[in-house]
Amino acid sequence: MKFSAKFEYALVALLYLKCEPDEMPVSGRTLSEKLNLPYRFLEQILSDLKKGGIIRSVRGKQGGYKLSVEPEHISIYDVYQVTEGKFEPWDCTHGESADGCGQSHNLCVINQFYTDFKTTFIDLLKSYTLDRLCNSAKNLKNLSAKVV
Amino acid sequence: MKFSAKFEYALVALLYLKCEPDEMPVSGRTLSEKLNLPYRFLEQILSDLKKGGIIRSVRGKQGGYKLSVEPEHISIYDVYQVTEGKFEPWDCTHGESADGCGQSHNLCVINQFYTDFKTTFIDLLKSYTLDRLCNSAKNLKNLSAKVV
DNA sequence: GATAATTCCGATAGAAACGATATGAATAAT
DNA sequence: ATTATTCATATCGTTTCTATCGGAATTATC
Ligand code: FES
Ligand code: FES
Repeated sequence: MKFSAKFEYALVALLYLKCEPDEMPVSGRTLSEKLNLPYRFLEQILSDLKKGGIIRSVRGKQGGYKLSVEPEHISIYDVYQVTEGKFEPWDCTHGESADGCGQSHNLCVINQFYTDFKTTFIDLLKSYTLDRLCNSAKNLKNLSAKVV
Repeated sequence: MKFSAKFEYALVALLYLKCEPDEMPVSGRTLSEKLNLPYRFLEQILSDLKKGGIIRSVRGKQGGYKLSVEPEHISIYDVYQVTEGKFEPWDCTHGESADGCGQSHNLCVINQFYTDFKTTFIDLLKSYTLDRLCNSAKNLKNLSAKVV
């Protein structure tokens, strides 16, 4: 029960894109160097983010990536889904035989628990947006500025 | 981001124990057969549950396992912790170099997000108890009885 | 048109986690 | 003594995750 590195790298990359001026796209190479992430791996992630419609790309020299949506419309669940797929917290393997827990599948408490949990989990991730994360960042900076 | 089979098996086993009369302990073999779970694997899980203080065991012939606490005091997070360890949703690998996200570690938004998320996640799992799950089970049965 | 920087694509390698099995010792009821 | 059980530990096989590799397609710049 961990978030994958893919997910984390994607978040970090997106935050960087958000902080950059909107005109020039940022290349994968730059992202990789600035954020200290493995280049080829990051490429795959950027590809996923593109397929998911979160960023768009400019090919060829001087190309790179930019956000394709306003950051307030990018939820963390979007990022999750793109990097890790739909959230399915269980496989219910033993349930296929219909009496895994001594109950028929749709009467299974465990099944019900997972379903409940899934909903809450997704809603929670949806409640965070890229924008919200960035604002937290600003607050943190101001805070530390005052302290220092 | 999935619950492990260990966790699921543990839940199923605990629910079975809860449903059994309190006098006779239930053997691992019985649990394995009734619940259709791999015997040796289940043994390991029962061992974990014991170490975690959730069940207690009776050794030797006629031995087995019983709950060691009232089911209303066994939270799903207890079970989670015993089977999967403490919930730590991230490793923050790239943060060790102090400028992973271009920010110092304690100013890192991602870090903050994970911390927030972790708290909510744990509280959510704590809000479910074994007892609550069992009651859901009863409700489901009554419901289906009425329908049928 | 050549060159260099880039996205894009598919394959694969390496490592870690997970699920499960195997062997057998210790314990206790019968 | 026998049998059923918990307990301890090692190991195996599979899958999933992380990362690397080689190269094709695209485009700005010279
Ligand atoms: S049917 Fe899957 S947990 Fe019961
Ligand atoms: S330091 Fe770990 S995500 Fe920023």
